[in-house]
Amino acid sequence: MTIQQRYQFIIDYFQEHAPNAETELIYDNPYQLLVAVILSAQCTDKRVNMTTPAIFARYPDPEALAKAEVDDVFQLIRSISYPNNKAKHLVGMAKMLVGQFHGQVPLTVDELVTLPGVGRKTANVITSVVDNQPNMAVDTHVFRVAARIGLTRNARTPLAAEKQLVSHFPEALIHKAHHWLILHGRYVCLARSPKCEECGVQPACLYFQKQLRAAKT
DNA sequence: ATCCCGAGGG
DNA sequence: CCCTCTGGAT
Repeated sequence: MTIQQRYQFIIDYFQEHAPNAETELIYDNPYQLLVAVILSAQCTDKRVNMTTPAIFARYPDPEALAKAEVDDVFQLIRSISYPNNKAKHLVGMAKMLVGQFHGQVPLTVDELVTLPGVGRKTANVITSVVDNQPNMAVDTHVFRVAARIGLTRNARTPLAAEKQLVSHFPEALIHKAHHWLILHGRYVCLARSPKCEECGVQPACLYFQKQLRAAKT
């Protein structure tokens, strides 16, 4: 199977099995999504969604969050991973939105990554979800799953993987493919012990083919 | 014990 | 490149 055929298999498979893959984060506007994505690092979306309503109620916009005491924000998010860092990042991020971006969330990756707490992965999520830009956020799931299947070759960094994925997936499907690979990584292609025996991607997966050959000898 | 849709700093 | 941050669910 060529790499193009592998991509096509993945597209066909997930179009059929997960046609509506989307983020589970709850938000109403770019500012809320930005807050939610910053909080989501090393944390389940469900837990993020449990804390964001209180944050959005108390700090409805960047102006309000910019004036917040870091410790007050900390109290609101203390049940989430890394509450100290994230509280600091959220307030710093809001201050920069007000000071540098007229209180609006910028919608370019280059501008977004200048915000505290916002790295390339977060910037790609925001621009693709909010503005439908053909950007691929590569987190640990996407990185691992893409490498195993063979959608990326010799990609040693998330950025290298991102470029390969973006160049192979049709532009209109990049956003969806991100969620496909995350879902697959979360429920089937687990980090430690992938559930290959129940995986529908087997025919297109280099990792599975390799296991198969190893078992025969 | 191990895992969750990372980012910043050394 | 490595380390740290750090809480809750399973």
